[in-house]
Amino acid sequence: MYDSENDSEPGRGMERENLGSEAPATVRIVDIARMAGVSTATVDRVIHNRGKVSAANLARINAVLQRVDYRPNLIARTLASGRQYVIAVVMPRFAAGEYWADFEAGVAQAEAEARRYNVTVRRYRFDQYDGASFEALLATLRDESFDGAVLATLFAGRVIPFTAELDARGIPYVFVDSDLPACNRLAYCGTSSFDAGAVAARLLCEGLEPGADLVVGKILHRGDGGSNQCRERERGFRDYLERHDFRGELYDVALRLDDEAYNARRLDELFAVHPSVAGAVTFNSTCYILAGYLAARPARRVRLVGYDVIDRNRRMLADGVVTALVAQRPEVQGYRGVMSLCGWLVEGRRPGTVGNLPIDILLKENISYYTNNII
Amino acid sequence: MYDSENDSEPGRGMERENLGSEAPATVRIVDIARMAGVSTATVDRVIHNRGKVSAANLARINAVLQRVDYRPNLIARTLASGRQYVIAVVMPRFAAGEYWADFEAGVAQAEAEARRYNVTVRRYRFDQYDGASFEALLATLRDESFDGAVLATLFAGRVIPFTAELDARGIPYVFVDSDLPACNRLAYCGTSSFDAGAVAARLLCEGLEPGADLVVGKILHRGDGGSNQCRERERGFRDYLERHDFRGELYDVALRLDDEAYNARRLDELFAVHPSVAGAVTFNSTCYILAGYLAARPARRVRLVGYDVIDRNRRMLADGVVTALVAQRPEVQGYRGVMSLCGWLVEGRRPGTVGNLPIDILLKENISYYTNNII
DNA sequence: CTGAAAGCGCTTACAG
DNA sequence: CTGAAAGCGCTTACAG
Repeated sequence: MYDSENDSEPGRGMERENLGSEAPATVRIVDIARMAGVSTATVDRVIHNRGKVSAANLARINAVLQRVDYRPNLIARTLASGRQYVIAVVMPRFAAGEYWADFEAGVAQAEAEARRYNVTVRRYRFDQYDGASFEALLATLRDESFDGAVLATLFAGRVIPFTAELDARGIPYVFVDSDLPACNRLAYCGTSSFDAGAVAARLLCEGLEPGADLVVGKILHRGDGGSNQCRERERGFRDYLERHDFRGELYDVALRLDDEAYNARRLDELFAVHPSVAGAVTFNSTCYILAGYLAARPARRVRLVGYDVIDRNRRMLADGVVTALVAQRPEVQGYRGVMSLCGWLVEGRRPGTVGNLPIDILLKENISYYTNNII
Repeated sequence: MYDSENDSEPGRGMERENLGSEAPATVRIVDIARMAGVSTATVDRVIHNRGKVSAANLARINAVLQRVDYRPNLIARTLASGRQYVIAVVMPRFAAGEYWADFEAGVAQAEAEARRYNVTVRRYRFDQYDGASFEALLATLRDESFDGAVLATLFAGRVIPFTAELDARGIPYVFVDSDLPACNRLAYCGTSSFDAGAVAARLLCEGLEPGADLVVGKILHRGDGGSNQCRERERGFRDYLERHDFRGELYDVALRLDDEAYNARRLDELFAVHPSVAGAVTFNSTCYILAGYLAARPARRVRLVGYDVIDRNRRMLADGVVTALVAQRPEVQGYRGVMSLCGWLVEGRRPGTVGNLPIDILLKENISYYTNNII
């Protein structure tokens, strides 16, 4: 029944025998078929649980599988199977130099690599400051067909019910930006937003008196209370302050994305009323707004900590206006979000559910090397 | 001559035509062969510059190649060609929990991934504190056959002449740990050691008076002046101090790897003679030695900065004994060192020559997430 | 339920 | 110099 021992194939077969003594010859489907006395098609059915195999053969094949440590050749599998996969990436729209452009770079790299496994990436974009635009996008997604999704979780309240629909459709999804542990996600690729808040607090407070006051710069959202990410960071930030007997005040200031004059007025007011402010923080990537204001008023000594290494922040850090940046490897989030789904779809390889990324700290001294995070 | 237009193949061929209007059908070698009126073998010869092709056919095939943007299917190529590659990784021996164990983890991951491209990894180890052991290893390597090498450059003076031999043998090599720009390396995967020295200086000095004195902990090497990496870091460190009007003194202290009593004596002496010492640094991964000493003497307030997130350092950072660690992603160095060589050998894809990695800063607040650097 | 056969795109002897 | 043919390991209709 097991005739592999004295089975002499021509040519190639002999080589295998010889190799056998040196390197452990890898076992192929034909080898298993021969050992079990069946055809390769039947082995394939068992390996993929496609059913339609007699109990006797199933037992025989499984027995062989048990003792041989079969490792499928994925290269051959991909080449042979014409199966195409589509991954939907649901993310904010962006302009060059903005935070999400870095995320997109990671998605693009993953897209290039996944191509060879017959995986296609499709992007779906929404306005990150407008919950309604996200809702509208979800409506579109209901009519689209795809095999997996990468979801940016900015609008947590709208993401959660949508994932229930995906669950029902049997479509796996991966979160990026911030985690929503209550959902049935295949994985989360991003930092712990809460602890990233604590890191910012530590960096900001390092050089401040315990009684110094702080300002928190914010960009208002339309119809929503800000992104999940920013809320979590602020919680972590405040938590750190409480645990380190901070005794100052925090003043929120609402700024606008592209209205320098407006922002200057608001900040002038604030500093006039509270001259005691010695530190500032923003919980999204727009600390360059505060930095621009402070750069023009060098007399005002304010420590400033923000998030994300986008060009405008990078410059302000290099110039010494920003004290420190906390970063979250957006390009890795994009790359890994797509690739983890790709590995799952193509190879059935389940990624770690929570792949918390490192929380990076950038100072003037190490900022110039902050690149190359993707392997 | 170009008969692809009205060429109607059965089955599969029709599908391609239909796809054509939707997705740009990828062009295969058979397509090119047909367009040029030759066989696939001849196209293959041209694509790989194997010669033995008539001038007329060469011209015809090149003409086709020009206009069709041929992208070889690497999956198929790997499957078809039995070509095996061996990559030699030349690195220090290590015990669990030591710095090079992390490097090894990256090598192992790359090994697992490269397997599918018929690439094998072979390790060659030396004693990182003994130049002679490295020299002996190089002698072994002269008789070994391999297709590419990853070289840890600790003993720069011995690496340099060896790379000349590799150049002569036509074997590509990649540096890790620290760069030697004078060599003809395919790539360098690691941090800028000099600037990593500056980062340590910044972190150490942040909370010190300009007049405070510092101690520099060192482990003596047998027969050599220390690793290239450590020397460069120290240069960068001292350079930073000079540029920031540091006015204290630096005292070297020679410590031993596994002799706590000895180390305590030397440090007791030093602090007795120089009670003004308020900061300490090590340029290799052994700052846990100094940390252990200081942890047992909490009255002595000394800021301590070191390198590399190995377990013992990690604990001392979490406990607040170490102020900050500067890290260099050893696992990424191992992974990328192997994979860049793999990409070059298998796909002819040239990596960026100097892939300087980010210089990471770890504090008590972000240390717990410092993992997951490899994608 | 089962197996022979064709095919994925490329490479490799081999015969001419 | 050239091309027909076999093969890499796996998958997929298809006929039974």
